[in-house]
Formats: sequence, C-alpha cells, structure tokens
Amino acid sequence: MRILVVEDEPKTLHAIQQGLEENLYEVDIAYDGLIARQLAMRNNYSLIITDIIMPGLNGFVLSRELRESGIQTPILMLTALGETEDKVNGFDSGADQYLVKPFQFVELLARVRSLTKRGSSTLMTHQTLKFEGLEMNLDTKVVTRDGQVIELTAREFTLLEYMMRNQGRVLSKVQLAENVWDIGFDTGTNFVEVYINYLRKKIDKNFDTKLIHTVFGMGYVLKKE
Amino acid sequence: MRILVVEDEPKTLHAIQQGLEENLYEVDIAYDGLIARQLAMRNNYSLIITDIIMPGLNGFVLSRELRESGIQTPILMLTALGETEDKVNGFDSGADQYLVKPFQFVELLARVRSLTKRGSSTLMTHQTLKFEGLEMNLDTKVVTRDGQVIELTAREFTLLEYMMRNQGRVLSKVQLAENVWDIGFDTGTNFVEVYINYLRKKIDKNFDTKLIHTVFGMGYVLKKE
DNA sequence: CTTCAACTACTAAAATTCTCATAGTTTTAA
DNA sequence: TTAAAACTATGAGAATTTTAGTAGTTGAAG
Repeated sequence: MRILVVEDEPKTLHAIQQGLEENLYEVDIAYDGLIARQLAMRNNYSLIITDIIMPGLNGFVLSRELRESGIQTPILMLTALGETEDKVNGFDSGADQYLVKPFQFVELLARVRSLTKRGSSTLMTHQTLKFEGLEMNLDTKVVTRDGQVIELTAREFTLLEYMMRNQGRVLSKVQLAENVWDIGFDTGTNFVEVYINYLRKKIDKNFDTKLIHTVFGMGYVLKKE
Repeated sequence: MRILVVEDEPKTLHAIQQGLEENLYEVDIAYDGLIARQLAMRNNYSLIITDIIMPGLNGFVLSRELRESGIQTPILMLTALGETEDKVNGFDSGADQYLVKPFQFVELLARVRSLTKRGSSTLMTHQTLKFEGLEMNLDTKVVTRDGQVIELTAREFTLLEYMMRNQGRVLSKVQLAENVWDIGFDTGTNFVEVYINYLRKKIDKNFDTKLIHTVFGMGYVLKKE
C-alpha cells in the first residue's frame, strides 16, 4: 500500500510520514505540488494526502490536474481553519475527503483506511448538516447561509452543530451547557446566552428570516418561524 | 435516601435539587449555613452537599460544627476555582469530598452514590499526585510546591497532571499534544513549548531544584535533577 | 392595567488560549 | 573548530472564551 504525502511544512510532513510508516504503509513525500504531480503521474499510489497551501501548485490545482489526466487515486486534502475562501472554491476539485488541521493522528489513520478500501471512496459523501439555507460541512468546518460563508469560532461551531442536530427541539440552557461545554450547571454566569447572542449576530442578523428563537423560561430552538 | 443541599445561588440550588429528585432522592434545601445547621441537627440526612461561600456560616465552619456535634453525615463540598486560599485552609474541616465547579451532573451523581454507600465514605482518600514537594489535589484542583499554593489555568493543570502521571518518562511534544490537547500534530505552531514555559515560570522559577527538564530533540521530563 | 419578579439581551472587559516572530541553544557535519 | 541546521525559549500580541454588569423583556399576580 503506497501513499504519497504532499506538504511544504517539513515538521508536519515528517510527522505524517513517520506515523504512516509505523502503521506499515509505504510513504513517498513531496514538498511541493509540482514534484507531487510528477510522482503521481509516474507511480500508481493507493492514496494521495495533500495540503492545500503549497508553493508551486496548490492542492486544488494538483487535484484537478490529476483528475483531468485520468488519475483516479483517492485524494485526502488537509486544510487549516481560516482557509475558508479557498475551501469553498475547491469543493469540486476532485478531492475525496477533507481533514481540518489540527487533528488527531488516529483520525487521519481512520480516513486513510477507509479511503484505501477499494470502492468505498466514492460512497463517502461529504457529511453536512442542512436547515433552511444554513449549511454546515463537518469535514471542512465551513458554514454557509444562502451560499454566503459565515466564520465561526470553535465554540460557536459546536453550539450550532448541536442545535442543528436537534433542530425544532427546544434546548434548555442546562442541556446546551452539558452538551456543548461539558459543564453541568455553573450558572454563576450566563455564557450560554452570550454565545447565543454571538451566533445570532453571525447567522441571523443579516437575514430576514430568523432561525434562532428564544422560548421564554425554557431555552432556545432552531426553527423557521 | 434524604439529602440536604446548601447553596446560596438559587439557580444552582434548584438545578441540583431537580437533578437529584429526578434520580429519586428526597431533597431538602437551605439557602445559608445557619438554616443548614438547624436542619442537619434535626434530621438524619444520608448526605449533605454544601457550597463553601455562603452568607451566615460558610461551608467549612458548617462542616466543622456538625462534626463537633457528633454528626457523621458524609459531606460533599462544592468549590469554585479561585477559592484557593479557603480551600487550603479547609482541608481538615471534616468534608469527605470536594467537587470543583463547574462540573458535569453525572459526576455529582457518581459522588453522591459512592458517598451514600454505607462505610465507603471513610475509604475515600483525597486523590492527589505527588512528586518532590509538588502536590496536585485532583479533587480540589489545588497545586502546591513545598506547601506554597500555585495557581494554574485549566490547560496548565492538565499538562502538569499528565507529566505527573508520567514522571521520569520523556514525553515528546507530539505525545503531549495528543494527550493534553487532543491534537495529533499541527506543528505549524509551538504551543507545547509555550505551555512548558508557562509551567516553568510557575513551578520551577522560584525554586532551587528544577523539575521540568528539556531533552533535546526528544521532549520533556518531570524529574529531580 | 400595573407592577413585580424572573428571565434574557447586550456591552464591555478580564482571563485564557493560541499564534507568531525573534533570539538563543545544541547538535551535526564539514 | 566553525558554520549551518535543527531545535528550544521567550516575549508580545491576536483571537477566543469567559465573566460581570446593566438594560430590556416577558409573563404572572394583584
């Protein structure tokens, strides 16, 4: 099982290489997109892992060019939070999976395993949550409403994700604290309200129909009216 | 099974009451230490849960007075981070367990269960990690070196705890990142080094013998020399 | 219909966490 | 022995998370 890893940051590259080799994969490495393209054309890899931001040829272009050359090798793309613009543009570049840095190594391994299983790659659809024009991509961590990208912090993302998974259900502040913060009830402070406020500013403020609603004395719901 | 809950913050009090009642405990409540004392004297509770900071009579004094009156009811004391001074002073007030706020409700329940099991309460010793004058109380989250209290943030505490549990072992930065941050390797940044630096300032700087050592190219160790 | 108490919204600031740039140190290799 | 490369220390600041206080709403009771 031979894997190509493309990454311009030496430390990250070697960490990935070492980790994969410890798991008995054969690993080739490339520091930039141009070399990666050469290697990928010449060899028949089982998987290509590539960063987005690179000198020479970025991950999207690499991915697209390989696909255009008829190379079907699964591609796992590594992204960093904050490369949002690029990410949105590159969704259709031909990559099979995205993994947002920083990540656990075990998670990378899991993806490598599933992507190298024959036939399974095409079955993997990007995991997203949707509700009324609001869309969360759980792989890339990109959130959009009506196509417009919304930047969320880690905590805001987790909160919104929980509300999305329970859309239409009224969630008490204790419930939110338990599930989003892993906190029972401190309730010396009003952090849930503060974060609801943050979310509203980002998700509802510039739109006509509001999605986050207060149920007095009960909690908050994500719903249409 | 009857439990007395003492807490001056109404929201917290009612949240605890409700949670316990849902788990089929009978709950009495008191808003301050004086009423709590009266109730505890009159009734034979299976457990008393009390906050430290309260009007009238604080948790420590309450605890001590009850013990002096011959009342052996197990006491679970709730503390908030930052009440360090008090906590250190109150270790021997007679409380059986400490729980630092904020906490998960399931954790409170677990403690309630174990404290209400006959005979088990005396077996519960405070869980602490020790190494060369350095002491971490995992219940109260109080850290001391040679008796001197050291204030740590949550992240610093987790890092030190991990190093204490692996004292003498060289821990690589990847290993620390995995276990303390749940991060595989991002390594675009040097956050581990930064936090080692924070810890050193608090734990080693004002002491002659240093406990945190760098092993060049390998990582960090907690050891004597 | 008022008034009160409980609850929620919002603003500002404090604390913590994380990032980045620079300087210093150690090892390796010529 | 010296220079380069790799690694580590440290300070400063940006971003995020959390706390705290005040103002504004809502629902209920009289």
